[in-house]
Amino acid sequence: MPTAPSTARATARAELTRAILDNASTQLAEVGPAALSVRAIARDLGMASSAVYRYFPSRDALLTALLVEAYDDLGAAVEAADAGVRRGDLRGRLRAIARALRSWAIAHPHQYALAYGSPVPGYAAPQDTVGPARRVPLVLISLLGDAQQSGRRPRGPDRVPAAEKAALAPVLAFVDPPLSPAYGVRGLGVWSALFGHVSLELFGHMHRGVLDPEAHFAAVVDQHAVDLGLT
Amino acid sequence: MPTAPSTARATARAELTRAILDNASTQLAEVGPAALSVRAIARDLGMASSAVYRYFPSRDALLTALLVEAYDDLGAAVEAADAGVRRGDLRGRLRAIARALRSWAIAHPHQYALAYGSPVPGYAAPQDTVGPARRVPLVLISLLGDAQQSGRRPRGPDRVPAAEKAALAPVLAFVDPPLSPAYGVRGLGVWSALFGHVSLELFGHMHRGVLDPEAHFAAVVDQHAVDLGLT
DNA sequence: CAACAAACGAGAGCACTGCTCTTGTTCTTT
DNA sequence: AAAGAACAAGAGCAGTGCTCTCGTTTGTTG
Repeated sequence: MPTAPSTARATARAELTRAILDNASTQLAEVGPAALSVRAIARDLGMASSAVYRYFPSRDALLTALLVEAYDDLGAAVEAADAGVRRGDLRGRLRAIARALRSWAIAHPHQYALAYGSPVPGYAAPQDTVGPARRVPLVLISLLGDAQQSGRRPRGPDRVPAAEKAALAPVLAFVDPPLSPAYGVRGLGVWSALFGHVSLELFGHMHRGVLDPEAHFAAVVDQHAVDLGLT
Repeated sequence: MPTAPSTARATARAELTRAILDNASTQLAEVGPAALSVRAIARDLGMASSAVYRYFPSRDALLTALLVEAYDDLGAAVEAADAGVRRGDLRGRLRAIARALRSWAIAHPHQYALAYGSPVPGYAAPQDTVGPARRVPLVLISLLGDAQQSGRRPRGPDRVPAAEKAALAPVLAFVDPPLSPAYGVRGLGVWSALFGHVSLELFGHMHRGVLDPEAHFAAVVDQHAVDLGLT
């Protein structure tokens, strides 16, 4: 980010880029990623569709920008939820994090689908998405780090195979001091379970078997807190 | 399914329907659901694109047929895996089921994305998809039913809130005698965790933190077996 | 200040999509 | 054998992402 060059053209460009992004975000929220149309955005903004390409080289680039926005928005929501709970109340923090994730997903289903649904085949996440994408996992890992620091241990696994220890190396090192392999297994398991629940619920796989997904989610999260030794 | 009327036209129709579906399936496997093109299928089959609409009223209808196919294929794979293990070896069965799910998803990423990725907004699953979609959950529930019958109990939750008990009513009744609420909570949690892992892995959210997803998956599944009291 | 160059907006156009309608043919049934 | 339904093909419509060209505006440089 260069510090606003303040030439009329540069500010106009920044404003129009923002306007396009805002309009795209609105359209995304309404019709979803698949139906997002560059031409429709241009029409909304009263400009030629070709002009949009001066600001975003392709529809994919626009979607990538929206993806970053989604990751950041969700990340901020989860971080805020975690920050709203007393540090020592580990179960309360997990509950808050999980609730924030699910609430955000329900409030922004299309953004969630963009971020965690099926990507377009062959889509390689550009470098500028990995930072924002890491925010939610980082909150979770920090929580586990705090739990470990306060002497807690997960309820199993008692022994972690060497292959698995090596496999988890990167994620264990996200926090200092590094997470124990047992917390790594459990933590990633909880991460998968949380996103799995939200995806299954949001994508319509749960409504036939579970009448009250919110109550069920709460029950599962509490069980995770027990499994993680947070209680 | 009417028993083959054997008129030349009827058999021709059946054959062409099958040919379209096969071609669509191939194309789906290659380019994914988003890029599936009715016109491309017609070109491949040497017919006018309008002719395809005599067999499938819309692209959505074709995708629905492919969706049923995917559910059935995955369901069959999981059922076969479960059937290949001695009934009493509950942990072995869970391992086999989980492995079959993940293997199938990796072998058929686009089919998996069609079934468990983000649906097109407003897509209401037609009635003929719910049967096939239920096959995997049913295998899992049957396994838990067997575990319960043999006197096992999950490691928590010890108490299930009334709201949650009511919420799970439908899924508990899928098997006879009905599943205990505790097994319901745990079972759905495992279901979410399995699909959550596969989705996160397949959609590219795991490769930066986990070097060997297979080893990690195995470790998580084994922990689930413990949590479910299968060991 | 003048000249050059870069950035820009608009419009036409290409190749593609899903889908509909019409026209002429083929097969089934009465 | 006649009537009617099913069918294949083609043209056409409305929409898409994206590119190219052509004037115009803006910023930088001699």
